Amino acid sequence: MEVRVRYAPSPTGLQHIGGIRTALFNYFFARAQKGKFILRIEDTDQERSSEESIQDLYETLNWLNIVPDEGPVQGGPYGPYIQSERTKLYKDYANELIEKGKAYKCFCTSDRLDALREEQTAAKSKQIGYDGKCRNLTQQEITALENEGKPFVIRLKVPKEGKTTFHDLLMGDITRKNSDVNPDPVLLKSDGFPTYHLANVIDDHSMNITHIMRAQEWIPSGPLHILLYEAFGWTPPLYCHLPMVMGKDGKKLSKRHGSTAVKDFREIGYLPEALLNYVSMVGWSYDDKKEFFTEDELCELFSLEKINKAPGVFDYKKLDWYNGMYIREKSDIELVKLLLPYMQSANYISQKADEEEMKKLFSIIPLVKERLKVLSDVTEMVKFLYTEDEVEDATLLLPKKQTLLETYQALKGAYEILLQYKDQQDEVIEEHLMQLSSSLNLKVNGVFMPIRVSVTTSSVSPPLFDSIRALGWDKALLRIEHAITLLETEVKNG
RNA sequence: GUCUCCAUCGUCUAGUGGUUAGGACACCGGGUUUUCAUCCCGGCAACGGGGGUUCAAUUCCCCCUGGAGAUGCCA
Repeated sequence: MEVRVRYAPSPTGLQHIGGIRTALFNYFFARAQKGKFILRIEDTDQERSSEESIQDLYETLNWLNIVPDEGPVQGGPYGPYIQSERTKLYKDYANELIEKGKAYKCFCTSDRLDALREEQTAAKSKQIGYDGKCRNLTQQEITALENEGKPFVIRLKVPKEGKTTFHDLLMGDITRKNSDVNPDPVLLKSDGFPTYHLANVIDDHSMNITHIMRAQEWIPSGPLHILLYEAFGWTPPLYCHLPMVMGKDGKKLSKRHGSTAVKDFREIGYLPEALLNYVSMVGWSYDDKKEFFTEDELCELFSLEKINKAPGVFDYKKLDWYNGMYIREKSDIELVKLLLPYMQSANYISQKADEEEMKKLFSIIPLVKERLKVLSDVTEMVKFLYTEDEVEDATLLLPKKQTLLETYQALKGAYEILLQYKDQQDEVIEEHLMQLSSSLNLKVNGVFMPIRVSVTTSSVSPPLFDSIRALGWDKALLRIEHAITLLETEVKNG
């Protein structure tokens, strides 16, 4: 039988790490099994669903190169894959359940439900939830309430006795007493939209989904869903509940841990292959050797058996490491393309990006390539090449444990050397600067650092001579002159 | 409160009824180097506790503890 899995997010916010991890695992599993990956949109929450979220979903999947076999974009053989366009189906099925005596209309107001829950919580009641008030309304009572135009929901009649078990491919059998399952959960809301439970079960069944891979937070709902399948007389699919993705504090990953929206990662300058690779390693591994996987490899090698049961912490630093590794694997030309948007948004390069600008960008790639953790780092790194900033604080020019006067002498001496030997090989210039440092009885760094800071306004920069060449000798020398003047003034002022 | 699930270095993990419990990130040292970074070398660091089963348990079972999730007209 062909494997059919789905990713079924609700568009109530930006796609985040946890969601995308679920999407990835489903996608890899489908590919590895030569099955189908289906994308379905569960926009049954009219309050929170938004078009923006749907666009973000498409953009994110596209960025990660996850292409659904069936789904909203391409359409599919089972009608629309957007739940808000399938409401009649859910309503019909809910009514079918009423006819079968498996569900009933409930006219309780939200206010009553809120008060009830509060009461139960305060009383530390054993079970918190609906008390079944409307479960046994007579037909006359129901008709009367309907004639009054009272809004209602449809609730499932959860059996009071017995227990329900489902098998999880990862966890094994999971059993709950029916009396512990959510008491008579709402299936159809008063606005005519289905709840997750109803829509999900109907769609998974009607779209012939074979494996449900979703986050472990759904485990407690498993028995409820089985009850629904049984009420309809359907065979449930196979379940595989994926370990959750947590933040450093062990709690469900959320904004307070840092960025969680894939869009943020994309904008900061994480490469899709790095994010995809790392996210796939949270909760899954291949062996104790291989840690770099292309999307194609994952599509081939992914297997359920290697999924970990325990939740995993999302490690931003490890993601950085992966990203740096992937950046360094890029060719200079690829990197130019990737970096260009960041240079443009910093206004270092014009929107039209003429040939000269591109040539300059290309020339500085080797300076930054092995220093980038994320693409957006580039602007700070090359700032000195694109702005006219100069050092304005003499103390910044001072290397550790070196006096003002020593630094002044060092930089002045260095300036002369640079002026004289600038057309020579790096080694020649370097040799002369080293001689200078020893003649002044300074550390090598005592000569190089002031130059570096003068030219780049930072004690951290790409290699000095490369930086100077990228800037141009004339400009560099002018900046050094400026720094010398600065030091000179300070020396005179004591 | 009740229910469900989980448990190897700080983190992601490999692994087995008998191993010096392996790797990666992070961290700390050292080397290369004019800074940073890259790169190379080295170090730190784990089977939560208690009972069983067994000749032998990190591994199998039970309890405890700890953590997480669920308890919505959100998903």
